[in-house]
Amino acid sequence: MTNPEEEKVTEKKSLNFIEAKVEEDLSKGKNGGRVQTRFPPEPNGYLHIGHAKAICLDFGIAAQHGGVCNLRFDDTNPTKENMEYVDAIKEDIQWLGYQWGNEYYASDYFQQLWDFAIELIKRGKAYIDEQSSEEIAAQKGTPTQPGVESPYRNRPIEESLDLFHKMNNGEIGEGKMVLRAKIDMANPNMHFRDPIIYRVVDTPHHRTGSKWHAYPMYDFAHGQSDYFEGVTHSLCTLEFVVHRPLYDLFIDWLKEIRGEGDNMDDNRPRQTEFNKLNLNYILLSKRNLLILVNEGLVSGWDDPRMPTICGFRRRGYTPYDALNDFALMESAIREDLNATATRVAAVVNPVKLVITNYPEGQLEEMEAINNPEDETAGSHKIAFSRELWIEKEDFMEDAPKKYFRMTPGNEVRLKNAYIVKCTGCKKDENGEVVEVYAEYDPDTKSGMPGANRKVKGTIHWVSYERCLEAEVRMYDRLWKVENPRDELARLQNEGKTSLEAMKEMMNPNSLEIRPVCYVEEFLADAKPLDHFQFQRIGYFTVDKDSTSNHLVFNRTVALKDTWAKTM
RNA sequence: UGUCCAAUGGUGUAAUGGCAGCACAACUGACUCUGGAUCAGUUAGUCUAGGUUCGAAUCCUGGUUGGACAACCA
Repeated sequence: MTNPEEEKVTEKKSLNFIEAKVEEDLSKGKNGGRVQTRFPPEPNGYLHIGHAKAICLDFGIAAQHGGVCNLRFDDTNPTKENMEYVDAIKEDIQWLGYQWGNEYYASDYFQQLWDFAIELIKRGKAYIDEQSSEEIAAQKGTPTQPGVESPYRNRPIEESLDLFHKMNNGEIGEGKMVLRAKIDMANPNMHFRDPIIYRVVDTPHHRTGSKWHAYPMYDFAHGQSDYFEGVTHSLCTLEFVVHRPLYDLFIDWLKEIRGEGDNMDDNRPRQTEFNKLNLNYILLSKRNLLILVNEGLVSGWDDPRMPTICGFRRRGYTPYDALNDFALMESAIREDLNATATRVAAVVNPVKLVITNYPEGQLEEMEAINNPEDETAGSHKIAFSRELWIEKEDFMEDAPKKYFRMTPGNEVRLKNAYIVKCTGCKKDENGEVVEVYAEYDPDTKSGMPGANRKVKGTIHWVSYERCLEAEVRMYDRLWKVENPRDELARLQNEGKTSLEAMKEMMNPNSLEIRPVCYVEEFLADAKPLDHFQFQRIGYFTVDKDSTSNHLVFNRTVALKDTWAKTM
């Protein structure tokens, strides 16, 4: 489904920019001619469409240069991470069509990172601080003001060494002490102001259990992990630009300690940043997605309205669409499914149509083309009878001039069947239309010469006697606002919590369940993730909740509807 | 009164000193047994003021606007 040529389209500028660097390094003979990347998720949530971009780049760059891309879980915070996320992340990457080389974990390097930290303390480049987080934060200064040095900054090395061991064997409670790198409290880059590199966490780790109590911070683990693995090109988002000098410094120190000081420039990860994905009507903050899930505002991480990979999958997107062009996903999925989805008839807002001059009890098998865009797709049969279900919207008693559907005196074509003339309707005591009447012209059956008459409108239908009941879930965008991230920030400034703000921003029509719809019998054997076009309505996929007794379809995306626009 | 990053039609982008192009969206029309698809066409852009240059979206300077950075998160 995906190949490197396709991915090139996704982020041409960034990719060329990154590619240029890779080629330059290759031409200089750096890294012994190796190209190695990695995709480094934290297993604390499900992958979303923003990660898909990173996956494309990480795997794509490696593949294009004959290199390898490994999967590394940056699992340095046991309070948020677990194996459920590890498994889901792996499944999603594979669904996207990628296969990593090795599977690594930052926790694999805890010993090496510990040894490195010990060495830094011994060399006077790190110290134990026992101030509160508030005190440390206050001393950090601001981006425009230099910070103040900690009173513990110059404590004896032996003391720090001893306390660091105590941090790790459980003698020191959480929040009581941290290990800080001794760099420069006045540096304009905040990350250089004696960053915390180790803290105490008493929650057991999902892989290392209770072996460790002192855990490295991300900034002390990420760059070194890349280095330990031999990563040559470390791709990440723009927000990490300011972290890069710190990572470089740690690698410098590590190289010196390892006696590679004469070879500082080669065989070390080179970080290149790319722009984060930002899509209209989509919120990609993991923290807030987690709130949506935990508070039950959506049905789970794979709710078809979620911007997660598994959400898109359940919604009916294909890996191709998710990767082809993020910004144009709706257009991409229509183009894709237009070419591939089997056309079927489904009535999602039913009203009965009676063909009054069609013999009672008679049944005909009509031929239905599976896909007019693909001659090789063949056709299937659909049952036609005197009584049919049609859409309520396809009948109007008093219709405007440009209305081409059922209205008394008007002719319409029943798709794949006959041309009929509307004769009227029956209403209940509330004035609600309960039955529509029409007469058919027996000479106009599809395929017969008489069918070639010009008729303005064609409507879809299913047989009243020969159809299946189905639940149809009409999904729409989750948010009312175009920039949910900005709106969320605005509402939070007004003092609202994330949850309150998200409730306010949610599109009340993001899910409309139609419990009783009718679909043609052809769909009896449809399997989850099969794609169909419900003619004149949209593209639908079979939900994982669907059973042969209770069919459930999810709307992937509606067909374009120029009529609705002119209304 | 910091450091870093960025600014091209409504949206996403291409052009790396040499004709501002593409896609999506929108709008016309044609065609159509899906008011879909398809086809043809239209509208619409280099943040700003200088400078360098034969020539600037591109290089330089100032300004404006937006973003990132002050978690014992990643």
